[in-house]
Amino acid sequence: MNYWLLKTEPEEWSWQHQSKNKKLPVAWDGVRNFQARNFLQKMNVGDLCFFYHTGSEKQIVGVVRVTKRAFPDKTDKTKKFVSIMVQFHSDLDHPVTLESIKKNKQLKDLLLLKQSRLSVMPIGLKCWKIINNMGKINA
DNA sequence: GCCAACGTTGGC
DNA sequence: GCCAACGTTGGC
Repeated sequence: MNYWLLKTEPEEWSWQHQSKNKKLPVAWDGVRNFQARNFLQKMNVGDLCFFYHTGSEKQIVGVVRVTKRAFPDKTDKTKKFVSIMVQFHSDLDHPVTLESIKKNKQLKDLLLLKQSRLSVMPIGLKCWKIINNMGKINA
């Protein structure tokens, strides 16, 4: 089991959309970056992903679970990129902000901080647990 | 294969 | 709105 972080602009696709129907898997598509794509291809069914809002929010607001491995992205005419399917897993009653992640020295090596433009990234188990604690969840 | 020019993302 | 960081494109 591996852990990840998925970024989205809430204006495009928000946690409100994602968590509206908790039993409905939704395609995570539109990724147009090869590094991000390579991470998508490594995801397995059951892996968990933090759901991060960029833009004016800049915080982790939920957790989703991968329900389908990578398949061709229907929105990509070049056929180079892939999608996965994700489904609601849990809410964060206490969103974990980018600011608080930056303040935690144990999280200083997160790709979220090192590569701000990357939209799909792995999260090590240790960091996953730390952020779970910060969000007061146990995903 | 290099690199200049340009485009995009996302934090500030 | 700006700009740093990164990615892509195309001329050579």
